[in-house]
Amino acid sequence: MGDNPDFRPHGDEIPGIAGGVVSQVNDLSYEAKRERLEELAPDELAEIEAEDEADDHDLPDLPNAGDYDEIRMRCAPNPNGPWHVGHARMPAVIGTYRDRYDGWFCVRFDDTDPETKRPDLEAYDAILEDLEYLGFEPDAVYRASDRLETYYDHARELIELGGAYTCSCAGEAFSELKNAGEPCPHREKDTETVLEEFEAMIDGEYGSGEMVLRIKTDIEHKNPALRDWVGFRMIDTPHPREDASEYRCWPMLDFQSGIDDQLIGMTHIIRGIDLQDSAKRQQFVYDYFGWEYPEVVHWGHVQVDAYDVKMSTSTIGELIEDGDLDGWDDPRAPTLQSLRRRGIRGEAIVEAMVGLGTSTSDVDLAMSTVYAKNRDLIDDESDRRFFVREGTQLPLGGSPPDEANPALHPDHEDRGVREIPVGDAVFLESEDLPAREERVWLKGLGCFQYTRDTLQYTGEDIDVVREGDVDVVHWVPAEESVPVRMRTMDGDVTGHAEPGVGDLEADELVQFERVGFARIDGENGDEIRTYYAHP
RNA sequence: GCUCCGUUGGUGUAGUCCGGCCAAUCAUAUUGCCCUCUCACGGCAAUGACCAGGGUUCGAAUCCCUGACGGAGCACCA
Repeated sequence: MGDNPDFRPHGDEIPGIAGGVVSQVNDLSYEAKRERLEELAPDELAEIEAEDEADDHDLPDLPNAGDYDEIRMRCAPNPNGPWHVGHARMPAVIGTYRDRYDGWFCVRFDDTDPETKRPDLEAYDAILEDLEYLGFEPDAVYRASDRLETYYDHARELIELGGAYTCSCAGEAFSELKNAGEPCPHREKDTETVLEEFEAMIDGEYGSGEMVLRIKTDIEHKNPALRDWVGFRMIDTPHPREDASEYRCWPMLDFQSGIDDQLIGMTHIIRGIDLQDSAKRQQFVYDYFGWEYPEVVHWGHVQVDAYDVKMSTSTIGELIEDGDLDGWDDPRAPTLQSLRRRGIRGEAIVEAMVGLGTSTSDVDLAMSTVYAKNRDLIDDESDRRFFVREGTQLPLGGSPPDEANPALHPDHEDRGVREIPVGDAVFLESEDLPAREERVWLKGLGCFQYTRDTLQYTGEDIDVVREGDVDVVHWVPAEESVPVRMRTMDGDVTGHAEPGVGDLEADELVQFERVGFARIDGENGDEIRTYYAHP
């Protein structure tokens, strides 16, 4: 109608006419439609089919991706502990982009605060292990605390360019001036003095809080967050890494990260909305140096449902400290180590994270999504086993078979069957106890009737189940079963598993029938320890 | 207070740039049916969303304005 304004007055009639044609077309088969379209508009057909291919991607294209020879990204964690689930988002997304664009990514530990965000020496390796669990290997690994001299050199250069000044204002006093849009008296110091004082900072001649190096931006900038921000400050506490323990003058994130992103050659930066202003702050430094700022994508915060524990490295650390959690891999902890121990594949987490996309609004990750992805990955390979939680023991009567032989996997007969000796009594879950005189089918064994406190073997065949009269339940022999402790997000569950479970290796995944998937963890005395994954 | 940003079903997401192909995609969730010696897997079906109000237009999820709600920054944290 844009092309034919004459039709406009008849706009109301269009749906009636077009609707008929549309339904006619919809009645055609896919092949017929494609054929007809090829006759009428081969160009558009090609376009549609090209789009279909592009739609395979879960993530949007990176901004201006085509302008760069190589897409280069970084994951810049603060090494203050092992990763929680939310941390998986960064490697999941940049790793996926790296694969798509045949790009590059590094891990850069932004460990430039030895005091308030004091690095944990074990966290450096723990994080790299978490990354490996997720299925990624970084192309390079850096530690900011190795690169102080580089930051100092750039600070000196920036001072020469008139882009920074040393300032001894108390934080609060400066804040007041800043909010009023007024410069502090140190702003107009000459370059020589600034250089001298900055060297004194590097030499550790000031104590914490006595002197900072400010980046000169625009003291009247309408956004107060961008006015003359701190680039370097003094910290008395030595860095925990021995190689960096002598330094007292530390760069702030915005300076350090801004310099590194340029030197390491980032083309794209993905980060949280809490760092929305970082690019704008760093832009001032980039302008002084004549650098081009990388493309930036901001995303919102991730919440994960299903956990009582707050998803924060420091909170989890405190709970472990207090003994409320057994460690970083406690099944109740929202950490990657915990998911790993439960038998959840890193790949499932990555897929779920990629599915969240990169929107700037806050998002909730439903653990059920991770579980669904994981079930897809492990269902086929996980053998079936019986595990009875907190069972009730019942004697058997009526001469049932000596051995039961349920399949290891319903879809893979070739894997064979389990050999479960039956004995004189079984455990059933209390919820599965039949009412008096009712029948129940013990899976892989046969039909029983609950009479006079015993399960009486009836000898009926499977048709009673097929006809829908009898429920099928799982069970274990009372005599030869193995004690099992299953650790779950809601606490430990104990019970008994069929004897074969005692022979499984650690790390094997099983599906306890009608209970859920679990990972075999190890033995503890005569008890088998397992971790529950999900239904 | 100042400054940014956002809002599509229970959850996540596509579509928004460039208005019509959107009575809105896909996944997950929930429910029902089928399959089944598991409540797994698989198959089928149902449920369910454009924050609100104005405006522009023949036509608005899409553009404009106002409002509501939510988030972020204004640190010598990252």
